[in-house]
Amino acid sequence: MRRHRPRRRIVRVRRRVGPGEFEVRARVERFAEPAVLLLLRERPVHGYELLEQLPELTGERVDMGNLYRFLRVLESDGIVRSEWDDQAPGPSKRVYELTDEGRALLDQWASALRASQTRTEGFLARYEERR
Amino acid sequence: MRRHRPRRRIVRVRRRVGPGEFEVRARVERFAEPAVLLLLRERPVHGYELLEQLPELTGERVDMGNLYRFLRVLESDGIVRSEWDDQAPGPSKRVYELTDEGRALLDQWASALRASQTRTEGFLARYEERR
DNA sequence: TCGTACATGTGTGTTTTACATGTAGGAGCG
DNA sequence: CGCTCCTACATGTAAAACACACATGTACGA
Repeated sequence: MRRHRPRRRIVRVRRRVGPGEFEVRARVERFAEPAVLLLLRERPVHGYELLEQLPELTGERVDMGNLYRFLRVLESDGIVRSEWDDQAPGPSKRVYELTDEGRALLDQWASALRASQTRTEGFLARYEERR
Repeated sequence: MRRHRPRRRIVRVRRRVGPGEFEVRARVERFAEPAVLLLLRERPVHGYELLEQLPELTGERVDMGNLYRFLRVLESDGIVRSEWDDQAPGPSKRVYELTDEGRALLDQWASALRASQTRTEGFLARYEERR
């Protein structure tokens, strides 16, 4: 059952915008995960709030659908834990908080990101070497 | 026509290796592209040689199949240009060199990678802020 | 009552990555 | 020669990650 019509899209890491002109996005794979974990470590937050705060960390908008789906996966993996908040005004919110496992995972991400920084630094140094 | 039997695989960015223990790989999306371009800027190289030299830049082995496929895409996009070398001993090699467009693309990658460095630095600073 | 903001989701196509396999030439050895 | 190993290039394909479209409902103010 097809509900959606196919669309023309341009979703690429690299994209030619003119002769000898390219638009390149260098992004860390799955960067949304550590970003979410970091925000949650600071305080419990619900999905919609994450959606608003994430771009500050990631540099670009995060896909809404994937974020909500992703949070459920994190919960089923024991990384976060959630409960409904019906008290606050407006629609009910599912508020997430980090588990101990989540904190450990964040630490792993941090060290992996540092390693990635070192590699990229090496790349850039070699790039500058003989431009 | 299915030629390969399906296999159980665990290929993930995040992987639990124990209670509270995770293995995380933080990698820049499509990092192989700038790495190839950088090596090619230094001198013309053939695929198999790239395969050996890339890990030094990327920090991990690069998939062979994807690399060869990827080089053909780069060529059809005008980023690199290749010709066969039958002179050297051993099997013929397809030797690649960068085009001007390729050089421009490399420059774009470098600046995108710097931007990514800045974002990740911001993340890590915020992470350290209140550990 | 209609529009808009908040809030949480599902459906599905596209791109990227991981892994398996195919083909072929040359080198060394019994 | 027959055999195996290494070099070199390439294709097949499934899973993972990502992008985009759409569904559903609350609440509030014009």
